[in-house]
Amino acid sequence: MPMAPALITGEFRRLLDDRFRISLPQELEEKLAVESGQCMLIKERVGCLGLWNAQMWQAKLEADVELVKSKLAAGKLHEKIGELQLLGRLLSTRDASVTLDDRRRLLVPDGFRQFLGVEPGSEVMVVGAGVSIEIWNPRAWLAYVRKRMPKFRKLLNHLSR
Amino acid sequence: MPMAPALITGEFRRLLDDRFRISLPQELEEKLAVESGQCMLIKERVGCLGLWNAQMWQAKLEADVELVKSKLAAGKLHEKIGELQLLGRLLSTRDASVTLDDRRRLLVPDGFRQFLGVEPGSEVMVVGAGVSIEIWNPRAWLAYVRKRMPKFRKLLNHLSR
DNA sequence: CGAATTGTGGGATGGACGCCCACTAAAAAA
DNA sequence: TTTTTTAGTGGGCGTCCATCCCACAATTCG
Repeated sequence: MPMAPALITGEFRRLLDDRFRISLPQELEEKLAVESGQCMLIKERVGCLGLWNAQMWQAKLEADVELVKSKLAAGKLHEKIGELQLLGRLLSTRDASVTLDDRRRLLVPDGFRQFLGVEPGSEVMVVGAGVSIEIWNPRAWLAYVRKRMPKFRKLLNHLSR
Repeated sequence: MPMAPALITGEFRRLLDDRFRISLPQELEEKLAVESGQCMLIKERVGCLGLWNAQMWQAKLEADVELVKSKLAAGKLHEKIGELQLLGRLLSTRDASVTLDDRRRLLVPDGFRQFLGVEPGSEVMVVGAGVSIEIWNPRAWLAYVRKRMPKFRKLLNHLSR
């Protein structure tokens, strides 16, 4: 029987140190299954960064690109050249390969700091997102939970249907 | 053979100590049937936490994940991953895996303290909720009972019909 | 070339938590 | 009633780890 990888969950409060580092909870980090600390950092949405297992991110990315290609082949993107350009640009700044140090600390790279919208010395939330780890601006996290939690039951029912 | 679990009932007054621990009544705790003290703590509603048998919850969740994985294999990749992420985020802030100590004490984790809305040294109510144990803010419990008790007779009739 | 900035590593410290024992009050037994 | 047992609560101690702080290297800038 195929082993399902553990669902990554958990909510932790962390401090961004003066060097823009975040020490990840080992409970979450070990579930990413990254040997050598190599992973992918993604701009998920304003106020939220995603940290992925490199292989898994690659797979997801290829699936996305494959979809775009198939649509292209079907001629559905002819009037959307501009959007394709935009997609290309976004892909360029969207992710960065990062390495965790021996204490499971993540150094948030330059462009990602403003995107997260936090100052050195302030708090962030570290949250398990099923298949990835996410770093949240606390205010964005609060707003997100408020908005999405009401639909939790529905989502669970939907997925277990 | 599957044993019908005993209905968990009972109402107890307990102290939240200065380390945010609550000692559970053994009468309730033993009905959860947790060896090794592993269980799942849930934010049920503001002022109320639920404590569940971990295996029960795990089994349901694993089934969900397994189902999602099979759907993934069938091709609908990205939007399902998106839903999986969403589910993971909501689970992260809603649930926490906890371990009872040798005296059947529950350590209330950080995010759950504010949600319960009680100070260290104050009282909480520990209530059997049929299949789970609930920790209540006393004021929330009082308000809940006031509101729901009038319908008790009707509910009993309905369930025993 | 020197100074400031930034990435990287690691020692030191304090706080949180798990483990375990002590005290007390209440219940049960004698 | 007195004695014994049991359960709730408090807290000491050791460990782990998040954070603070410093050292050093690499890079950039004046």
